[in-house]
Amino acid sequence: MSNFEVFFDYIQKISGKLLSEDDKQLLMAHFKPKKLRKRQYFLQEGDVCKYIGFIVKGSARTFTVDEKGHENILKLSVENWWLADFESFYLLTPSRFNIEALEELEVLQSTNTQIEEFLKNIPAFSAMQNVISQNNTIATQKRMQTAFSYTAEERYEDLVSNYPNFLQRFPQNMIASYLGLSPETLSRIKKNSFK
Amino acid sequence: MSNFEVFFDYIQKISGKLLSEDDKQLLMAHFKPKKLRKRQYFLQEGDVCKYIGFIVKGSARTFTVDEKGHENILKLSVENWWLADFESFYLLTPSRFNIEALEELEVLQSTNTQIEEFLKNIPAFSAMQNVISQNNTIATQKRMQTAFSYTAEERYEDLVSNYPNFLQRFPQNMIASYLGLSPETLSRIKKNSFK
DNA sequence: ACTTTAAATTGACTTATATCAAGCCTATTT
DNA sequence: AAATAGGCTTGATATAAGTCAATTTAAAGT
Repeated sequence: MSNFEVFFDYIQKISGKLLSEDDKQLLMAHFKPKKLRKRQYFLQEGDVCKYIGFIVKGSARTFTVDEKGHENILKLSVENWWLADFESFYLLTPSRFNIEALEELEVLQSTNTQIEEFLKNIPAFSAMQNVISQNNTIATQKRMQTAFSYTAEERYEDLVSNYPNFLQRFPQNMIASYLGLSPETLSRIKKNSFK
Repeated sequence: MSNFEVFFDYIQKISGKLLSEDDKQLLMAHFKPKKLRKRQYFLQEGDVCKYIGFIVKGSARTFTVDEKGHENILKLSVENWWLADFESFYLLTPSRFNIEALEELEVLQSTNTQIEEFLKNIPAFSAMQNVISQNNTIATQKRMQTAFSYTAEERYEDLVSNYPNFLQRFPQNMIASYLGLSPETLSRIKKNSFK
């Protein structure tokens, strides 16, 4: 299946609506395939996030770097997720985040102004947006709750049951950072959880 | 200004679109005013969140209670905010949250099925939803970041500069819980920040 | 296959924040 | 005005997680 076939499938499935041939032509005209090698940046801190990307293959991390040079991962993104700093993308303000490919990454990307067009002209696209923002609202609500009311160990267990594939796919220090833990602490948690 | 005038103003302002007379009639027909006294519940843990409420006056907190009986505040809501557990509201699943009035509370409330109707039939309403979910995405992204990468003191400073009115409006133990802190810790932070 | 580099583990120690307990205000109720 | 309760503060102590440093293991590059 080609990149665009994957993409169309995704839109139709999540929106519950079909894309017409015209819709598909419009999307193909304005979503550009882009490849990033491992460690390349999709977005650098300080830049405006001009592009939003749909991940066809690979993975990425969204992170900040604090004064002490500590990296803090906010999001791990894989296939069929959207990649962007939405604040920067919507408001056209400089981003505080970095987005970096963790594996060879293939995205279909487009711009803010184009997205506005798609939302106006493609019913399935705007239906998709509604579903995504619902899902997103739910997911962030959950993540907030785990962040605040769970212990480190509970947050790890939660990840194990919700995203078991992340454990194989990403190095442990990335997982630790995503959970808001030091690598040492995560290592100890894993050790204890075997008992 | 009546409750509905406040509501219509809000929709028009945030969506950037005008409401027709028909739109207004439709909204008035299906949003019901509801008053709650201080301490009354808008939603109880275990129930499905059947209503979404637009806050016209007053405030509320969304919180969980853990096994040890500790309350954990996830959200503090005031005028012109929407009140609901969106997960439960959208998916019709039992909620893990409680929502309680902190002050005398006036909302305009409606149901899931009605909201679907508004989204279909009132352009300003669906434009509003897009803006809100954008804002929401941005806000939760920020809150996640502060939760993980800021110290207790930084989180407090952040609140002071972003929502200074919360400090007057809500008791300090609620603020502490919202920041993910014990009341004692917040008390000590305030003391130190005067030096 | 060998070398180099990066990631994971382990132990000793430090720090931030929570917990427990007591006392003190400041309201509200009677 | 006295009484009660809820919220705030303070001190002493406990605990979870972080930091630093050394070592082992695994992965990547030549």
